[in-house]
This record gives sequence, structure tokens and C-alpha cells, in this order.
Amino acid sequence: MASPGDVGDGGSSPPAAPYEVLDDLLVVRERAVMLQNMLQGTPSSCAAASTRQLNQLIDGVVSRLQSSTLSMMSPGGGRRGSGGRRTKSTGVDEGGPHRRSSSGRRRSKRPFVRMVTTKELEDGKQWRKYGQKHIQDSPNPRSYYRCTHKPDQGCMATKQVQTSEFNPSEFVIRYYGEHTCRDPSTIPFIVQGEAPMADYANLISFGSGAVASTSKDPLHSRRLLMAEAVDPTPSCSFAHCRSPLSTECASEEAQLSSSLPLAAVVRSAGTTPSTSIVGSAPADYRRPAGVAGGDMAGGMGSFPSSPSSLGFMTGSLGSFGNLPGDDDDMFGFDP
DNA sequence: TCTATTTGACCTAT
DNA sequence: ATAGGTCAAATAGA
Repeated sequence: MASPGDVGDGGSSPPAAPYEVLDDLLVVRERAVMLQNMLQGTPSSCAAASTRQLNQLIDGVVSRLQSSTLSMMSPGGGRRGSGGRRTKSTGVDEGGPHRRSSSGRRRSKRPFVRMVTTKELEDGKQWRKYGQKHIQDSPNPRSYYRCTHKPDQGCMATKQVQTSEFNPSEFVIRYYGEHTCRDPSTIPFIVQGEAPMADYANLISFGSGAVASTSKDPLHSRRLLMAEAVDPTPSCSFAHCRSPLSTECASEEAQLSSSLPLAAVVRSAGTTPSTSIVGSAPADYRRPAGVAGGDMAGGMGSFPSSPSSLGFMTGSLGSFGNLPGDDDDMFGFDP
């Protein structure tokens, strides 16, 4: 059996080119939102936005669109397309200080779930940082996190956190893979509302507070509102979402997006308000995930598996099981 | 002593 | 060749 790290590319399965394109489109969308905010924001914020920043945003949008569209139109398909996997000669005996077997070194192809821009560093999930890298053309390093429960539960969810290039007070967080770990304290519940259930088919709220018997999480006030955010228009436009997220807003958000791929709105009651959805996942990956966790966000661990990891926070988890038709092999994890 | 983070090396895709 | 993602030894903190 393949090890968890090996999966994801599923041997001869086709490359995940659509996700690459999606990724680009999400970036484009994020930048479009930023542009929109700059242009529609208060006069002072407009003034604050330098011409250079605007140019950078526009350049980014254009380049992303070019790469995506070209990759889609090219005969080869996606960026990963043409050659298939290359094998690297590993016959050489390195004898270095620490050499590792080539297995498990494969770059992950866990499906992109979504991207959020937020000031919040907490997302109700437990993450462990496993790397940091300076990214070219970006002034800020990118931090790599994986689910704390990867070792014990094989959860393959990962996220990448990077300080926003355009707003240092915000973080751009990309989520990959699904949380397959199970935390009894964070059983998701379906939001009840006035609207017909059908309208909530894609609206799920996570909140440990909903499960009284297991609510050890101090972050009870947190809520993750899962909503569909299909539309190409910037969800909720964020003009008013920059203020504490209101119920109306969430509702709006849900309705606005009631037929689109999954996205998430982070709600952080009483704390930092601004979180914007800048990404959405294809319906095939309609799964919840944590949001905006950050470097050592406060919180209390509730897992026996890591008693001392108080630097992490526990919260909702989104193990929803795979939808029929999902490609389980995408995760390569078999609990 | 144990666990999480840091950081340089390693590996893969482009 | 280069960039990005991951591993794992070294280090720090509780």
C-alpha cells in the first residue's frame, strides 16, 4: 500500500491540471477583490493604495490569467501535463548527514480546497508547522502546515500561510486536502434556518459549541460558516464584511452563492472581523476545512495525542466522508 | 524528557 | 536550472 505521502498522484492518474487552473483563477479573484476594495473603499484607503500596488495587482491578474488560459488551451493540457512524472536517478550514494529515501518526497497533489484572506490566525483546527520557504517575487515567506493528526490519524490536510503582499495585516491561507481526522469535540452541525433545507444543502456551520458534552474548546464563539460561493463575482464583496460579520451578511453570502463550489467564510465573533472568501473549490471537493489558522494561534488542545501542544487550537473538524463519486485516491489515505 | 518549531537539505515539477 | 514543497536533524521551550 502506498504511504500517505505517496498518494495523491495516484500513479497513472491524470494530472490535476484543473486544480492548477483553479488555483490561478482563485488568485485572480483575490486580487480582483483587492482591487475592488481599493477602488470602492473609503477615500483614504484609495489614497493609501499606491500606484505601484495597483500595478502589481493588475500584473498579477494578467499573468495568472495568461498562465491559466494558456495552459487550458494548449494541447498538452495543464502545466503539469506533458511529460508525466520524471524519474530522478537516485543511484548515487549520498552519504550525507541525513539522506532520505525518495519515497514520501513526492510533491503533494492534494486537491486545492480553497483560499482565504483573513486577519484571523485561528481556524479551529490543529496544525503543525513543517516548513517555511521564501517564495520568489514575494516579500513574505510561506509557511507550511499540516494537520496535527497526520501521524495518529493520517489526516492529510495541509495549508499554506503567507502574509498578504498587499496588506501585511492579513494572511493569505490556502488549504489543500481534506481533514480526515476525527475530533469528537467538533462534530459539525447543519445550520437551521428559515429557508428550506434545500437552500442549506451547502451551508454548514462548524461550532464546537454545538456539542455541549465535548466542548472543551475555548473558542466556542467561533463559527465557520460553510457556504457555496460559486459565482465569479467576489463573494460578498467584502465591503461590508470588513466589519464584524453579521448574520445578514452570512445569510447573504449563503444565498449569493447557493449553487457554486464550496467556499468558506470564517466567522470570528468578537474578534478580528475581516475574512474574505477568495476561493472556492470544485463541487468534487465539497468538504469543510479549517480556516485561517495561524502560526501558533492560541487555543487549547483537546487531543490526548498532543497534550503539550497548547499552542495549537482545537476546533471543528470536517470529516464528512467522501461524497459518492469522489476520487478517494486523490488523498490516498485509507483510515 | 517530550513536543513543537526552525532551518537547511532533499526531491519533484516545470 | 530553478522554484516550490517536504523531510528530518537540530534547537528551543515547557
